[in-house]
Amino acid sequence: MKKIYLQRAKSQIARPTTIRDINRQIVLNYVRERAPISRAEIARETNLQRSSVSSIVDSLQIVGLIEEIGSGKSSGGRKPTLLKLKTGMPAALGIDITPRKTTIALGDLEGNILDKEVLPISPDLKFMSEQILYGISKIIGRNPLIDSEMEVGISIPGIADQKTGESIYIPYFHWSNWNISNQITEKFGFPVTIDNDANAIALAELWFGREKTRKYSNFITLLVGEGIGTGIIFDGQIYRGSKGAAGEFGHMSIGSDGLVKCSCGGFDCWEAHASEKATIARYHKLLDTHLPVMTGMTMQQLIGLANFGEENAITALKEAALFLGLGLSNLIVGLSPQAIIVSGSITKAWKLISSEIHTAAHRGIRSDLPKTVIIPSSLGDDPTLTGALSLILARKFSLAD
Amino acid sequence: MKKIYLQRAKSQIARPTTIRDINRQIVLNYVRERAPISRAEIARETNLQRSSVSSIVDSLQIVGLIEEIGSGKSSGGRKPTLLKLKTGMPAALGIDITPRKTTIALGDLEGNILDKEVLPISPDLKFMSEQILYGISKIIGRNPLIDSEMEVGISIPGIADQKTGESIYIPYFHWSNWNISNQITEKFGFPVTIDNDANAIALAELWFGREKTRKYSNFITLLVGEGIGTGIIFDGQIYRGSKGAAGEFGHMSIGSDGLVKCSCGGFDCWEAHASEKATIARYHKLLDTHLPVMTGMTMQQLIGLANFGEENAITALKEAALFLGLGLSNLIVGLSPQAIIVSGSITKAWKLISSEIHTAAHRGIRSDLPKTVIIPSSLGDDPTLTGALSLILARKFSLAD
DNA sequence: ACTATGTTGGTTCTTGCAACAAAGTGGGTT
DNA sequence: AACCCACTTTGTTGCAAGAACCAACATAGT
Repeated sequence: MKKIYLQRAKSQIARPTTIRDINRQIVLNYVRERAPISRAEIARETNLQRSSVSSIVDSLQIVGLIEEIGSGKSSGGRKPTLLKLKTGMPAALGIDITPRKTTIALGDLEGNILDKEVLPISPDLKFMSEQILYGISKIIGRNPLIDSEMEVGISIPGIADQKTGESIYIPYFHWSNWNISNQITEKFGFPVTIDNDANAIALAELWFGREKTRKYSNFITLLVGEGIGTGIIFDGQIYRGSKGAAGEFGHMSIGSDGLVKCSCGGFDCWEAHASEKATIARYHKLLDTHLPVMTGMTMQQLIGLANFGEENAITALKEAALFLGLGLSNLIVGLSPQAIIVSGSITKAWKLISSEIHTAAHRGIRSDLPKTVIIPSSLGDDPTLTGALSLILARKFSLAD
Repeated sequence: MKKIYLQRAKSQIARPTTIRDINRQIVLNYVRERAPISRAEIARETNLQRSSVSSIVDSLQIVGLIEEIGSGKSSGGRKPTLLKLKTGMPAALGIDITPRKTTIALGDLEGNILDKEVLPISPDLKFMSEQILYGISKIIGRNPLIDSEMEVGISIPGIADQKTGESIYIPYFHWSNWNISNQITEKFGFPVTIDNDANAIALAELWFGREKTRKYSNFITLLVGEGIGTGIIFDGQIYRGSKGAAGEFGHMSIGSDGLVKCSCGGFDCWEAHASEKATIARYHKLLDTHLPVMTGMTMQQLIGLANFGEENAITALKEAALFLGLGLSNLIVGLSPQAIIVSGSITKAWKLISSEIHTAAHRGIRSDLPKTVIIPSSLGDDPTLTGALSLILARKFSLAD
């Protein structure tokens, strides 16, 4: 059995309608995860009465969250009416800001992309804001079904303040205190939820990841990019810590001197050992010093070389993988998650690094303890875009704020 | 606003009585935290109707959880009837197993100790089991008010399996697979909850710690003893991770070679740098090598020396404190708790080590982030005993699990 | 004839609401 | 100083409303 209610003083009280709120979410999630499914089966599995399920299903149909899709096969009686999530309708706007590009996408309840605008990145913050606002209006123009109920989720590669909606700091661009959320709300009236990319990915994995992942209630997402970010899911909920500052395990000290200076200034952070920047530095260090250093090398290029068999590139990746694993081992002993899900370009070299990561990650972990699964993300090429949408969509399936 | 309900599929559904269950806990916690308090004030603060509060209060009085204690002062109208937790009645049995002694205590709802048996420790497991069973029967004999509803909480300095009730491994004694819980349940019929000492302390701090601590919903307890254990409170609930294996941050790698071999065999664990064992090893290393090594030295003795001004002892403690802080800094960047609460003998040298811990713990943490408070426990001499009781008492105030 | 699905109508639980009884305070008047 | 009366605050009572439960029934199959 799972924990259901968190209760300490000063919590919200339960009203007569609270019962319905709770059961409605439960039914909605059954439809989501088990579609196509009939009212009767939901009743059987939840122990709700068939009549209660019917009543709840009616209300969900009215608000357009689910729909009937004909009948299923009889098992010796009346044929069941099958239900599924209503797809193809605009349900959320996601804005995914990365060091390479900015993507604005319109998604439906299942996270499918209905429409999309890709914008180039400029270091000019004001220009970026204008571009984003213009991109949104283009999408609105093309999709008349978008109404005033629409909400926007923003994923940024940096620190966000969920309460004010401000993007506090984005290291890659050195952007500080960018208040894009307010600009969107002012122009379009849509509420905005902003969060950092690792958290967004965690939510995306929880709600839209591979089937097995969605069943985990405790896992950690690891995003390896310029820096290292982690997203933490505890008891099926994202954990943000005090003031939303949790997940910055990238600045965890794992000893010995790192190869590059971490964005926080230190040399002993996990980031300094295992981020993309550190991996590229490892490669340069390995190269014959007579060769000219290749400036502006990207992780994609490095992985490309490694996949073609370039020894130095392979070694650099494997070294970084060992440190990735070492950091993960700390998370595993301390938090004992069911899984760790890795995102970032590095997953494209998964075959090369998988065994190094696993070996290092399970360093010194008692063998009788449950082994934590370490797998690459299944979210495809734009995990942070799905993440941005998830910031909004997750709330539709969950009561927890 | 706080998160209240965790909701994902397969959760327990809400029944008509669920509403009462939730509100009853809320009212109970108001009485607990704000006693003496009147029905009317609870109604005002929770936004429940006075009639609903009255009805709930009646039911809480019937089961003996709260009681009336006369009237308060009028503020221009009828005098309020004041309520408080019913104390002085047996509410839980706690068994606290430490490397030094075993304590069995009978506690009331407020965690006050009503009766107590202290047993010496023997490495003979069978003898220990018999002693504990005998100790319980002595307490039962002296307290006729103990009925069949009684429950037992056990705190152990090792790994526990909450589901089977088994003490899987206690490093200090090398005890494996000790099934004390079953023996208690078989002999007395009481349900038993077992957990490791750091988790027990975390619960104790959450429910019976200083007022400020009880208001935190995200904090970490650190127990420095033979090893290092951590207890994690997220969103006002204890986090146990997959199979209850969370909190073993003692085996987190913090680099450079430790002074002693950790119980897991490694030399780079946090434990190997900062546990009591490591601290004593530091002291021996500092001593003039011509002096005979003092075998069997305890942490109490070391702290005693330090408090009397012995330079080597002070240095050893300060060195250990730096490593304690370094490990804490990893928890702080990654989990951003509101507070870290330290238990163990080392707190008796708090004045000596406080600044070292703080400096190291806030290494490289961005100054604009909320500072995590690091404080010694306020639970007194037997924090793990309160912890053992809390394993049972916490459930009476919380619906979760 | 039997079975599974979905709906309908009445019962129960609990909260919300409004009126009321209980038990005060305090000001003005005698 | 004693008294009366208006006003407040607390706690209780009776009734309406929301939602789940239960049982019976219609529906649509094997």
